[in-house]
Amino acid sequence: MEYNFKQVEKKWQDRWEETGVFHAKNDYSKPKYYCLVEFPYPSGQGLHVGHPRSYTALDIVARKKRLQGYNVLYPMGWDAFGLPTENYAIKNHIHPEIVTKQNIAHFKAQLQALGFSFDWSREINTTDPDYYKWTQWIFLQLYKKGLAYKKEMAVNWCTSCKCVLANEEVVNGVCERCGSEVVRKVKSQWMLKITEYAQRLVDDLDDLDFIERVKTQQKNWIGRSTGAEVDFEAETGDKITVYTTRPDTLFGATYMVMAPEHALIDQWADTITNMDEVAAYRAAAAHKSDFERTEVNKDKTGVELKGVKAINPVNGKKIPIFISDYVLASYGTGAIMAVPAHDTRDWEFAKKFGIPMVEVVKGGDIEQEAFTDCASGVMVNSGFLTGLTVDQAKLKIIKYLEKEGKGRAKVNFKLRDWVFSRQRYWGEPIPIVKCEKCGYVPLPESELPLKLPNVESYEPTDNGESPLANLTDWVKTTCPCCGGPAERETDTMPQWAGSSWYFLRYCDPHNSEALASKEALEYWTPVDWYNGGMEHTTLHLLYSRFWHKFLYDVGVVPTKEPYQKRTSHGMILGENGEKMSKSRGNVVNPDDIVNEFGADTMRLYEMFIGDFEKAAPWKTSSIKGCKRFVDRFWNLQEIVADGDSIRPALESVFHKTIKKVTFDIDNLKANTAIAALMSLLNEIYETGSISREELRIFTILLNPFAPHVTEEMWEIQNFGGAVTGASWPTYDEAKCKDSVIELAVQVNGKIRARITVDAEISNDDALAAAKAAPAVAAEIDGKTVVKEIYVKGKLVNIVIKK
RNA sequence: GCGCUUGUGGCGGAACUGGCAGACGCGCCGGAUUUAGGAUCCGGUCCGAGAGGGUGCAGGUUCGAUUCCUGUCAGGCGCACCA
Repeated sequence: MEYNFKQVEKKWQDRWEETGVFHAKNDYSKPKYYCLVEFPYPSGQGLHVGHPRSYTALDIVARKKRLQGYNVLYPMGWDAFGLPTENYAIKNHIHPEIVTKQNIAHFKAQLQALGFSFDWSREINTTDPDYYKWTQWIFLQLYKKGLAYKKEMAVNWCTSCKCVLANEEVVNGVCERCGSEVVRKVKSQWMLKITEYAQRLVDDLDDLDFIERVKTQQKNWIGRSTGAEVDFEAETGDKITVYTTRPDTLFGATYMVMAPEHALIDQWADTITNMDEVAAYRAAAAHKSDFERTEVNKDKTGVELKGVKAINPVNGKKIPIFISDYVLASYGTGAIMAVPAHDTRDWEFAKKFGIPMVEVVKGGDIEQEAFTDCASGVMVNSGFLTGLTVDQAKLKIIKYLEKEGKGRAKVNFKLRDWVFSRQRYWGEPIPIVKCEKCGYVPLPESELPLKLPNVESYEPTDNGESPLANLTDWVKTTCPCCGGPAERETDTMPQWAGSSWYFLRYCDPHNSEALASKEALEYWTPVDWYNGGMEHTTLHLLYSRFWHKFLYDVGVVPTKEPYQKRTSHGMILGENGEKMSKSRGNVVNPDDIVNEFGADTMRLYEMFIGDFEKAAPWKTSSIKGCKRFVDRFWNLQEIVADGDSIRPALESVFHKTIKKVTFDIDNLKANTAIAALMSLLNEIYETGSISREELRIFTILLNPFAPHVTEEMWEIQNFGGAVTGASWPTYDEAKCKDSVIELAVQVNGKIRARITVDAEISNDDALAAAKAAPAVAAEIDGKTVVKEIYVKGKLVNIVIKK
């Protein structure tokens, strides 16, 4: 009997939709489980084969948890604001809202064809005013707490598109889309103070069940470093504060370097004797794009500030001051003390400019290269620090500086505040007005949502303003504070805004009074398991943790962290092992696979393709193995025999398989779970029949992976109700064990025999049986046995002297 | 340069805390069925005739190493003058 997957899959997808069987219940007395996958950006290209990898993995978890009796929330929605839609709208003069609607319909149909058990009654869409009302509301709370502020910032400006680009859209110094030159333009931008949360964003990772590489990548991105600030005095009497992680090397500071943008330089304009040269260098640095600045990084450049020297606070020595673009204005204090003997960059610079070096940590050869090792080495030429280790010296010098008032311990972060403005149409309007009298005034919450107005053209304006800036009627408004004339903010929020809190909305998606009710949040949060791509580790994941912590601080959410567990899937590559892309011509369309092989087979293949966390190349020819598995499962009907128990011969393998599948699903190892089910199926076929109870259990075990064929099987076999209402089978640890086992017998580590023994055999009996095996006996005959090892249930190793 | 990560048959990949390397699947070979092909079913498949040799390479620890340690090579990802 051939399995008609097309008919069966459609039948069950329709039935799931009708019965709402996967809707999360609002019964807060049951144990809950919240599974989350990153909601997609509904692009015009439709679903990619990469999407179902993540969705299937957590669909399996969600389905299993339901069978285990949990109230499961497994929702889906649309992260629908964003550039590609806007660009499509510009090109084709179609409203982005319409494009978005079409794309969502297409995506949703594709997802439903794969049989995911999403709770579609909780579907959300970031571009829906009922949704972004709350995105705007959160922004207002941030503003009220002083965490949103405006700042003059250099932004990326594409000369051809005449628009502002996000950093991610600038590739190798040119526009990602058109390849034209990108220049810097100074604009006033909304910023969010994520730096205020830097410390907590690092510390709180400790209590989370995130995979290690996600934690390290977040930590590296936040870039916490501990050191000290040291105050140098200039001959002018001004204080120059520097940040250093190596205060122990202070006696080796032979010059200072300031960022070209440093404010003191202007103050010293009359004192500096070579101001022309200095000004020229500063102008050149200002013109360089970030790209150029990092490209030139091989060769250090700089100019000495002649006429001003600084005084080293520990030894009173006068040292020269340089400006150089290898010192960044945006990190630390924008100035450093340079210790060429013990810092690679300072060493290069000093070599080039002929500045003397002073070795203050012994252990390297500073003529050859800077000695930067902290772990070994003893302080020399360092006054009261001489003779100490580096660590001791760090503590002592900080104590000294603090006592003298010349410095202090200091922690710094690489993390910068979040640039929150986009000069774009297709995003959430920022709910702020600018009043000449009152300054920036937040809209009253009663006026939310501030809806996106219709515009004629979505194209950004020539001067880099958002398309909204052309809508005079919309821009001109009255000040909520004084009632006088005011102007609306015309920038919109970045795409990261809507996705920073979406998982909260799923808890209570139709609430018009709050972003979600307190009860719903208490019950559902935190997300128990969140899976997504590594590409979102540093932006989305960090941003949403930041917003969540803020919402916690203002009493909106009950948990400090949004996600308890975070895992990450590897990419699915093209058949040639390269990243799938249109231009490489190696894109696989999931629709084609579903049409040809069916959704169950597609799901199985996506899981069976390899280690979930690693990248894996797609191979269409391998799919048939999964198709055969589905068909062979279906054909079990032909050999089903009466019997309401597991036959004794299969008891141990059944219990082992239940154990393995249960364990593997929880550990993201669907690939080996499927392999175990395939093995079990092979064993069943070897016996020539299957009992009804065996088929019932097999059907439940396979259900999370292949939901359609198992539903149909359940119904045909009349197992009662639907398989989605069944209970996940349990295993008996005692029955997982075999009564007789095969031991490998080694002599000096080489296998010489295999013996079959009772599983509970004693140590001595095992060794005796091993030595009695003919091949072993022959080899050890007349030799001295040095050692005998029995590893329970596995092997025996006899070590003899040669 | 720094951080993370990977390296196992023709291919995708298995192997729990050091204990029988290659599970499961693809492909391939042989057979059955078929007018033929496809599909299906059965058997075989790391290399080597064999002793033996095999987890990128070279060492080390161990009775025993894909697993631990040292060095080295190659690929992938991320960050990139962060003082």
